[in-house]
Amino acid sequence: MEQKRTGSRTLAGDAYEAIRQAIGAGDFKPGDRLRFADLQTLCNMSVTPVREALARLTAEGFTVLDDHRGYSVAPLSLEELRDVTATRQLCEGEALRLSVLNGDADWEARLIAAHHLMVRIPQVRDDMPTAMREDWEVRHAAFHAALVSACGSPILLEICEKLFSRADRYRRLSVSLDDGARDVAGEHRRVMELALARDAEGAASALREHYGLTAAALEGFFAV
Amino acid sequence: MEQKRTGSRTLAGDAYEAIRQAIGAGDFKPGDRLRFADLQTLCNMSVTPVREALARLTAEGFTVLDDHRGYSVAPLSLEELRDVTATRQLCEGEALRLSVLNGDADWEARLIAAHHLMVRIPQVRDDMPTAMREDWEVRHAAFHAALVSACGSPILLEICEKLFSRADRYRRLSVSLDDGARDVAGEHRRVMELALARDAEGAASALREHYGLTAAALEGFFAV
DNA sequence: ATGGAAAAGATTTTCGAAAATCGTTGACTC
DNA sequence: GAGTCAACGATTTTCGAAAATCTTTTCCAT
Repeated sequence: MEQKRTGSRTLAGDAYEAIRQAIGAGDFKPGDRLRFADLQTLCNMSVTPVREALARLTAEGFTVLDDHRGYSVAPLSLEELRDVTATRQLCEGEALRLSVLNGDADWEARLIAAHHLMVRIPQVRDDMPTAMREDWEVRHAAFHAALVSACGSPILLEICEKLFSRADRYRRLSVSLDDGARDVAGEHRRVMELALARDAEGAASALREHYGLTAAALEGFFAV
Repeated sequence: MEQKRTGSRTLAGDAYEAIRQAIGAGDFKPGDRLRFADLQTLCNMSVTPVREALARLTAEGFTVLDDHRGYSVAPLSLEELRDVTATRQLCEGEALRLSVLNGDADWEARLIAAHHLMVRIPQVRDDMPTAMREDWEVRHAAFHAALVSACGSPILLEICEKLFSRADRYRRLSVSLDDGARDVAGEHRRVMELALARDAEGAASALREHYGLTAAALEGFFAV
């Protein structure tokens, strides 16, 4: 089984990327079991790197492990959505507050640049080409990362990163839901402007509200 | 290589416990490389479960992975101590606040019980038998876990747990340091009493102060 | 001596198969 | 018919060795 590296330096890293993307793309649905046989076929490699990839994904909350019954995609639930949102409001809110207090001109530049890249893609819609939508997701994540990047606490940053991707699973469920009623771009802009104006509390509040609105928009999905 | 299960249901679980304990006991010092050959001898098993154990430990910050150079014990530093402390004050402070607001009589009982078990062991000293000191560590962890256990947010709880064990590595460095000048038992009691009196803000403040004092006492170790 | 390339050694990473475990099916008893 | 238990099939978990990669040593040319 001759093997080529794609992005990372180990097969386990490639497997991590591949499986994570497959989950994000909906190839595996929440609750689905992840059989090693399938994943080995998907990734075209042996069991060992797949196992390591699943260990990492489990640490980040994408998958869950049941001893001797293997891994499965972490289920989504209304409870967890609310929990993730509340914890995000706490952690990312504080991280943004610290960023505004500590951030230098370099941080401002990073933030403006990330925002610009994000708004260059006009509008997120279901009928967009998948590649472009995926591109927006990446830039959206980069914008949120830039916001908190100057908080000065690597540990808090790591927590924020994990919470973001955990919440992202919910948001990706509904690309079409958030049209019309909400002005997501405006919310983003407002957070950035408050941050650049060095209004730490205001920016943190706006960010928390932004997350609250996002969660509220998603709750409809679970009312079914 | 005939193998027996000790505590968990898989060898990987046993390896996780064994390696974590070996790090806690100081058999491996911060920065030390963790060679698979050594760990396989220590755990008496093949490479696969050891690898999975290290993946979990890395996710929790006990070890770090350098591609193709293997795992090593995560280094300790003054910066990380301060970072962990600040993040803990944020997360555990809020978790305790929520616990006080949400906790029922069952939570009160758990808290009182955990505290009682902890104070039954008179005083933590260097000349104590290792088993008893280890016992106190376990009960100390259980007390802190009980404090936040009613916060209602599984995700926040998980974060608190990880932060606690991450900070615990620093505290274990200095069992002898905290004698005389500080009244650790008093600090614990005060936090509990404020929590039971349903003073959410007061309890959270006392807990944050408790962590601040602990960190301050430890800073001396890195001044060398 | 110094610098760099090539070989040797040490270690991680990966493989493919064997062993262990779990859930299910079907036979047997009460 | 309900309940228990053994045997089977599916799947995870683990093994021991091979392959890949990094580090160190050695050797040669400058």
